[in-house]
Amino acid sequence: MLKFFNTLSGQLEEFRPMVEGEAKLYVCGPTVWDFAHIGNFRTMAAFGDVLRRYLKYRGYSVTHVMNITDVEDRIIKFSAERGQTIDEYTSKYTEAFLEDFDSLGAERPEVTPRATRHIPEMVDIIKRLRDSGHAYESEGSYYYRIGAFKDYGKLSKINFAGNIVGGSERVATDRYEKEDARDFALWKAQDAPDEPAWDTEIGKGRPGWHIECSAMSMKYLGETFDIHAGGIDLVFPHHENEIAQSEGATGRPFARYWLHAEHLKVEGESMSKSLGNYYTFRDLQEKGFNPTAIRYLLLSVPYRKQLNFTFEGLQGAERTVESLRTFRARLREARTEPGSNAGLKAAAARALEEFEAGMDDDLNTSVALAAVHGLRRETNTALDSCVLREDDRRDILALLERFNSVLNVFPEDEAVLLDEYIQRLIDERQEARHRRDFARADEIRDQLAERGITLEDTRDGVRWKRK
RNA sequence: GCGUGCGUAGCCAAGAGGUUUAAGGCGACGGUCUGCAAAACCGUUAACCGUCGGUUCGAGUCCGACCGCGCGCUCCA
Repeated sequence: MLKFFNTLSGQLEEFRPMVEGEAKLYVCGPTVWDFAHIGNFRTMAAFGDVLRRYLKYRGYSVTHVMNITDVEDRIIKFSAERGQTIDEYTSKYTEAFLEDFDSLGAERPEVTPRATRHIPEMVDIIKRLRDSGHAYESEGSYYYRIGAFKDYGKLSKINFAGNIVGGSERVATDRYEKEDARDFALWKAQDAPDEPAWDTEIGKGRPGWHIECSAMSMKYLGETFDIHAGGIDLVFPHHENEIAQSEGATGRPFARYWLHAEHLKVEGESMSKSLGNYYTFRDLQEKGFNPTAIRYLLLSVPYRKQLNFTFEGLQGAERTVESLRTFRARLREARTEPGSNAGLKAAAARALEEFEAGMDDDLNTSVALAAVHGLRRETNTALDSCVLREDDRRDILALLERFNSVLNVFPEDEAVLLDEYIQRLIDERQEARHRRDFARADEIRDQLAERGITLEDTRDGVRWKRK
């Protein structure tokens, strides 16, 4: 039974979608003001992707939406500084994000809508909120009237009495005119003539931060949908405000399950530019790390636990992922006798059971990966002692594909073709070995090593890999 | 300051009252296999589960205090 920890109830709950067999999923996506960092990818490309993939694994037909926020104060500032339009500025980072997302082995969501392409939908919600008394206009801007939404705070359980007044200096210095300090902007009036703005029924301006997610999620998934996910920092105010906007406008429940991914730390500290431990995916790639290893590391800890990202850990993930690749390659190449082995059949069944029990338990990827490793070890042992049979080989390969349809941590084998010269050297070395001319064979192996090719002599022939 | 979460072997970590004499991965050391390697496997290594106190027949697991770290308190994945 698939269970999720729902922030709304504060409890582990069985997942029951609104419509049998269908799962409607919204994951908060990136603000494309800069290259995304590994923390963003932990949430969107690791957690969000595994959530999507496991729902599919469990037989749901998934509609997954991930927004691209392409209008926001930083974007406005930086695009102006460069003399670019918002679209010119954000297209570079949007493309980079999606490239990195793909590189990390994440499946593209069904819809990746951009905020700037949904202004009319946002205006429509603001009008409904205004007409129902949930919003008011002030100096051309629109604000949400928190006092008009009795459930405000139900997601974050925020205690306004205790901390909001004393905790934030900004409330007092807010330049906008609001009825109540807690009210938040739905629509910001254009301040200066050169400031980007949309000319709409409610005036010339730009959307507030939260309204885009209400507009785009409801447009693509319906007024009530199943799962809304994102980083834990979004619980308040972003998701709390989304609920207020959406439920205020429709009078219906918004998302039913709220899932929040914990942040990662780097070497035990918060990741920040000032500490010099702020890494984008591209930074790690430039350092030579394999995207699959990065994915593995991001997945190796359950999403509701803080993950301590370290380079030692990443190096370990490189080794682990390489051993998974070798394992699958070895199994694919193995020549086996017909029949099956009862011990392996049981091992495979056990691995499947552990994998599903782990994943069902709020996506415990640590347990799921342990199941994969257990099967890897038992299968390798069987291969070593030649007791693996043809049915086992076929069944375990199929099982690995099932696991991998969720985890996607087995790196694909690289292009099989070697250039002719290298292939000739490999062949020549094999001949030398048959002649027992090991000096020549080792000479060739060293030569290939210099070209970054490592050889492994196996029972089933020679295998090579790029270092 | 208020709220919230976390602190498990050299590193990353699962586990949340009794088959735990604490999963899994990485590392280190020894061995098997190999012409030698590589890969793989086997074995060893290594945790009084942050500290102190409490509840309980029994506590990494519950409660309290303290120390350290993360997150939120309307910029943030």
